Amino acid sequence: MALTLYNSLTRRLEPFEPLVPGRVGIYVCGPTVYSEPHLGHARGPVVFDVLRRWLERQGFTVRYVSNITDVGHLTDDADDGEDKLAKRAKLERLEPMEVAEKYFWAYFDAMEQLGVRRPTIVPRATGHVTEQIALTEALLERGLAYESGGSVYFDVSAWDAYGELSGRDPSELVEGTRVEVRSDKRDPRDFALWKRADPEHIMRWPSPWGEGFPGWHVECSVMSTKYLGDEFDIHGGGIDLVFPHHECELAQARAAGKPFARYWLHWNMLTLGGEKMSKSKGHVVDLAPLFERIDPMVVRFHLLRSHYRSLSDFADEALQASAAGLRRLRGAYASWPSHAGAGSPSEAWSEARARFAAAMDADLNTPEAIAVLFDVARDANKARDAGELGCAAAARALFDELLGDVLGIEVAPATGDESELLEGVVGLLLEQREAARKRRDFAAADDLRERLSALGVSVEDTPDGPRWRRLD
RNA sequence: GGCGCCGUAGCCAAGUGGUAAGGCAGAGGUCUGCAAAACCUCCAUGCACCGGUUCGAAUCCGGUCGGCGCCUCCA
Repeated sequence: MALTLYNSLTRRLEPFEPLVPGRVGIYVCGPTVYSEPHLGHARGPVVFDVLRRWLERQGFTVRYVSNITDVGHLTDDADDGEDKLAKRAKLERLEPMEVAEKYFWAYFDAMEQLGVRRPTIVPRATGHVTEQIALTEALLERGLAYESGGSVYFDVSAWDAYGELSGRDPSELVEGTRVEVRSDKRDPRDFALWKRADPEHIMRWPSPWGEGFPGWHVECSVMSTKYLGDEFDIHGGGIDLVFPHHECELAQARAAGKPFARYWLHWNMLTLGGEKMSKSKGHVVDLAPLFERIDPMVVRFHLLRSHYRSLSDFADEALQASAAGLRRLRGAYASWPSHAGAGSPSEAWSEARARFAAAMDADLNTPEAIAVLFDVARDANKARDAGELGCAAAARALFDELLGDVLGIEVAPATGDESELLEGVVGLLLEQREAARKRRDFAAADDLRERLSALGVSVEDTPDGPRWRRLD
């Protein structure tokens, strides 16, 4: 049983073997922190959080590095357009670093609600300008970059492997590239390693080529190798970053003599009504307002109910279906005894455990893994009804492990924070209702149940007496 | 124009050669005072369409139609 991952670089499924036995280095491209975190930001972190948990469970020590881009790169192509951070700063009347800081925390707050564990290292681009300059110098020394008008560009024509990741033919890239209005580039395919700062540009650093700021792609080449080594295991990112971002990262790093990432993993986009969520189309769902009406754990669950390399649709109907499904899993879990009692057969769910593992090992097939959990829920409910409490208790432990620890879904929703007052009042009403039922005054009993329901409290009668919960 | 992906039940969504997972919704049933929950049964002779390869194809090949992505910032 071994983990197999789809490697974008080779376009094949490959058995995963870390460079150093027992250790795994992962680098994931994080967001540019210049605006509110949205749904699109959630998929990668959730998927990689699960990958990390799965690897750690196999006994690997994982160093998980995910950066934050806090240098504003250009809204347009490399030689024109505005700095996104600076633009936002102007709009909000803030220092660019205040903008970065504000959205940095907004992003991590949202990730925390999604149950995404903090990366082991969160490097920021602005903290690694020295290293970015060093890489640029190394490329100049090797003759694979050139200075022009205070900026430094990577010379794509000098690097034959360019295009290896995205499968593009460099010679055909020229035609597709837009005509540069005013550019210091020798070739439109070339990309900036260092940009000269115009006088009004706020974020700027001194360099051998004058004041400027680093190009977008350099930061990732530098920060990944700084913390994970010149060669490391896994590099992840959204599929929309394959070209040009990752292509350029790879070219730069290898051109500088670093073997770089061995496995490239790319998650697919999210859609809304079949269309990619896109900022430019005003077609995004911000996380903060979404979490007001949907449990973040439902969002996480829904994300994991589709394979990370497939498109995932977030139409409300689909999200509600996930909510109902998770409610069922949680309800089942809550109904199982937490103590084994008369010995719980530890091998009770060994087949389910094996199926779950096989699904996870198959390029992180979380939808299939979740399907196994639904099967377990049904079988364990049956065991519970048959009085096989040890078996049901074992299922509870299994859920703690697989749904909770591996998939990172809180199995028991936060119910412990009901106020004593609410507990007391509902309890009192239920006593009245029980009394009514005893004297067979069902009209009164039903009235109480209906009115509680209208207030958001559902009541269910069980052999052990009434059970209530808040409706969501 | 170049490169690439996708089209599986009302909806979401696995499955990449061996005879269609799972979830939601829906129908019937058991249980219940009635419900709810739970459980049982049913719900795609067919995986956009047309050809081909094969003993066998949702899965491979060719074509057609439809949707989408990247090639510019994007997760």
